[in-house]
Amino acid sequence: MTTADPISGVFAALADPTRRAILARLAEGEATVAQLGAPFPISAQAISKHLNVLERAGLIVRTREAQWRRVRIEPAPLRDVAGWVAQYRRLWEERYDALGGYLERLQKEEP
Amino acid sequence: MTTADPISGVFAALADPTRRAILARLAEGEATVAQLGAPFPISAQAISKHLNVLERAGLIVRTREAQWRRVRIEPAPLRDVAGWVAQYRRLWEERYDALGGYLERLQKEEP
DNA sequence: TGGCTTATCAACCAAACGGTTTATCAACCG
DNA sequence: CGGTTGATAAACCGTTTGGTTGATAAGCCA
Repeated sequence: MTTADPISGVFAALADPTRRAILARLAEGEATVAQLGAPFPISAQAISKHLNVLERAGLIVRTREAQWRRVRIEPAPLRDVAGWVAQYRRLWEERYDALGGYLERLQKEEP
Repeated sequence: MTTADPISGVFAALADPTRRAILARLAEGEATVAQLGAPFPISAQAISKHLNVLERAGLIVRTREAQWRRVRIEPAPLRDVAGWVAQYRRLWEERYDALGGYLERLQKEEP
């Protein structure tokens, strides 16, 4: 993900099961970094890096609170993802019956 | 994206603007590799690699046809992505009015 | 047949990724 | 105060990624 465009960063952030699991946990409510890391067999530093990725993608917000950081999910980028993928909805909803099949065949013979 | 789980591969495939543009083109109909590559200032080999990524993610199908390859979009994984992100829909639709605000406050004071 | 076109394979390279270990910082607590 | 806890930063390491160039395969056409 070398690019700067925002949605690429969101997709890249979501392309990791650990980060998706963190988001799933955060969907149930805020948590500290230690709480988020508990289920995973990796170091706290690695969790911190995952949180950096999620934060840069705009998917979470970290707020300092005494010696802890509270982490909160930020769903706006997911709304953007839903919007992007909705562009393709008709493709997977398309019926391969009379009309659909006809259009398909039409297109195939075009060139 | 070292993991083998399918949706990670889909997200990773979508995390690149060139590949998303290729999908956008394919949403309008099948195309050859050369046609797909034309808009981009990169080599045909690089396009071929992008197609490999999309194919491994299940987002396209390539079929040989004389000396050309016809490339077709395969929308099923996008349906899966839509399903995944729909889990979070209530979060971005949540109203911050009486009820929503109350639940939020409740959660914050919990510990 | 030989040559052209279309597409892929293979080897290589620099940059990014996901993890580690070590060091540091900030805030509570005894 | 000093020690402990929670979290991050920095440096490092092996693998993956996105691109390149060069070689190769498959099929058309003159």
